[in-house]
Amino acid sequence: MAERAGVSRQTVSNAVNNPDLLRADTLLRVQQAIAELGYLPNRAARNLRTRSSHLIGLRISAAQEGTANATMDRFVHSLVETSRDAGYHVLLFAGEADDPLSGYDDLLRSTAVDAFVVTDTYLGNPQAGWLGSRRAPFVAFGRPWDAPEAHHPWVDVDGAAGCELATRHLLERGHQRIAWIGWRKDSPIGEDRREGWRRALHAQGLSSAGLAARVDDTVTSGAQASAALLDDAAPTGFVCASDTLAMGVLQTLAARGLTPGRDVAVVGFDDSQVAQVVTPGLTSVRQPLEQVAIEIVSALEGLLGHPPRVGDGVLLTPTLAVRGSS
Amino acid sequence: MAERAGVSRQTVSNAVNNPDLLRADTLLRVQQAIAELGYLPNRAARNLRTRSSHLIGLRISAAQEGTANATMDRFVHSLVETSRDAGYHVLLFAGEADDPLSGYDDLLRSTAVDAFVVTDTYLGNPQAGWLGSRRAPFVAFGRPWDAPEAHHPWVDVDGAAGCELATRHLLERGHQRIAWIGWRKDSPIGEDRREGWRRALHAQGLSSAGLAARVDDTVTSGAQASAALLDDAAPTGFVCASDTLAMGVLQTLAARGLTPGRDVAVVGFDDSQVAQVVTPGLTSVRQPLEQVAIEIVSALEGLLGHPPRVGDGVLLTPTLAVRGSS
DNA sequence: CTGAAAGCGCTAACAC
DNA sequence: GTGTTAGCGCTTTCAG
Repeated sequence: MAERAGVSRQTVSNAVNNPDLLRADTLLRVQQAIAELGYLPNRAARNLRTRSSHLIGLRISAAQEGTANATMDRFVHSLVETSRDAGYHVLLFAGEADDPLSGYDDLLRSTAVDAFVVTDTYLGNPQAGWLGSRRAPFVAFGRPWDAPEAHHPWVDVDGAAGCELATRHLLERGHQRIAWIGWRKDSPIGEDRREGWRRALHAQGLSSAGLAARVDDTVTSGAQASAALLDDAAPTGFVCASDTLAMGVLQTLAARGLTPGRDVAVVGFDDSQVAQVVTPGLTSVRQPLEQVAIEIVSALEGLLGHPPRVGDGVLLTPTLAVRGSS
Repeated sequence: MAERAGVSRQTVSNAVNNPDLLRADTLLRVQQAIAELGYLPNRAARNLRTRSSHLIGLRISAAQEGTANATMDRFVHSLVETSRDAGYHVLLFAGEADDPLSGYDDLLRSTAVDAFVVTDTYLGNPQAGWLGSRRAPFVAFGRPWDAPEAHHPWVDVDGAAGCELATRHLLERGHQRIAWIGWRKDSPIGEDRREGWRRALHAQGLSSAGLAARVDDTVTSGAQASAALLDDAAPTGFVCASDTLAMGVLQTLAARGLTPGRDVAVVGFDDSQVAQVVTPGLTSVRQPLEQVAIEIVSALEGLLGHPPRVGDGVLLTPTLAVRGSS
């Protein structure tokens, strides 16, 4: 221990945790000794004493192959960086694929983490209820769709606004017949995004009838849906619930000898690597994940503060990354 | 505490950590009590006492936008799942972009992690030397290119074998003139992969002269290089050091009205989401990241065992994901 | 403003 | 096989 400075161990502790308790010269002396010896408090001891780990848990599920979704990756990066600035590290853990609750309990009971960030809210987040009943601090990335009155902090991205933005972008480019390809009706996220498209069309007095398809999130589904829509409704633009579906549209266009961005415009959602790399570039709605991470960490700091502050939900607006396809 | 079973706290500890020390009936009784009370040892206390955290640190750097590389994402998933089975969790941390060492030191000195997994070895891994001198246990994902005699455990994927596989695949498909598009010469990984391509050609008595380009890892570079090669050497197949470069080739082919897989074959490297989603599917070398994670965790268990075992380097062979582009 | 004492919850070492 | 003792390194509480 750094009694090198000629003070008690306690004074060292204070120098680290409550610097303003010490006299200026003492503080300086201790800080010098700390720097010289490269002292850093032992995590385990501090955790034991303070009953906190300065760790936030994030469960990751296996990335889905065959889709263009890299949201998680970008989000994790942002979260790690933002957490660091707040003095937290991110603990990653896995759970059984079929059980959205697995993994949380052990970490909680063993006091391994201070709080969780919950992401898979599309499942109708049973986690929220469960964690809530366990009095486990957590912030959700995703709205409580099924429980509007849920009393936990959350941060989400306004998918409807994103798709409205995308649709308006195509309207400004002169398109009048803009089709929608989205997910099946049981996805609240999908329905939300769809609503943005509908809103933008109706705001211009345009009808959305016959211009929408609801399919699975695969390239093939996107290709089939766009082919059918082109035949039946002859749209000149497509707004899609995902980059994966948009890639299906590009596939159909290529098969028919149509040039994306010139003959038919296409917009995807998520600004995945695929959108960035494919020719001629896929215009895509980009979630402000850095900002999401900032809001989440901020909510987390509230939850873990003294006294705890439970903030309201935060809804962020995405941007549009415009590329060659529109 | 679970004295509900009528035993001492120590017996509980033994039941959890050294079950074979107890008599069968005592053990059973304790285990029942544990189950009833939902007891789980407090992490912090255990960590303090055993001087270990059961955490392994992994530094992540910001994902590069505009490239098709999702290796890190898949690897992190695999590592988390494998670590869990070995009783470890993964602690993610960030570092300053310009300092490959930043972030490690604090975690080490504060005993926050038991070991590290080091991934950015393409930097000529100064981390290895630094961590070694600090006696910090770590396993590298990546060979010690600049220091063949480095005395630390590592796991890597044989890029040369992967590209040889890719090239042989094209040879079997009847291609004779197969070009290479890779990275600049200062990348040992790139030179290694290139060597696999060369080896496969020479094994067939084919010349590799005039069939190779070394460029930056961008789509545009891949497009330009492939255009130049098509003009100068008229290859019928391309093997690329990355999916990003391969996307550039596809772009050139599209611009010239050539159909990938029919007129010209293309193979990428990394089996990214882009490869899986692009039309008509990009054949790509796939790293066995699940296996890499298993080997890494195994090496980690050796390092952290009593006594520590330092294993040798492990070199794994990738596979080829064949799709429409070949 | 600084020092001394107590104890967080667990497990390694030793006695019984 | 099981219970007892001690102490991991820190911070909170309380005296000086």
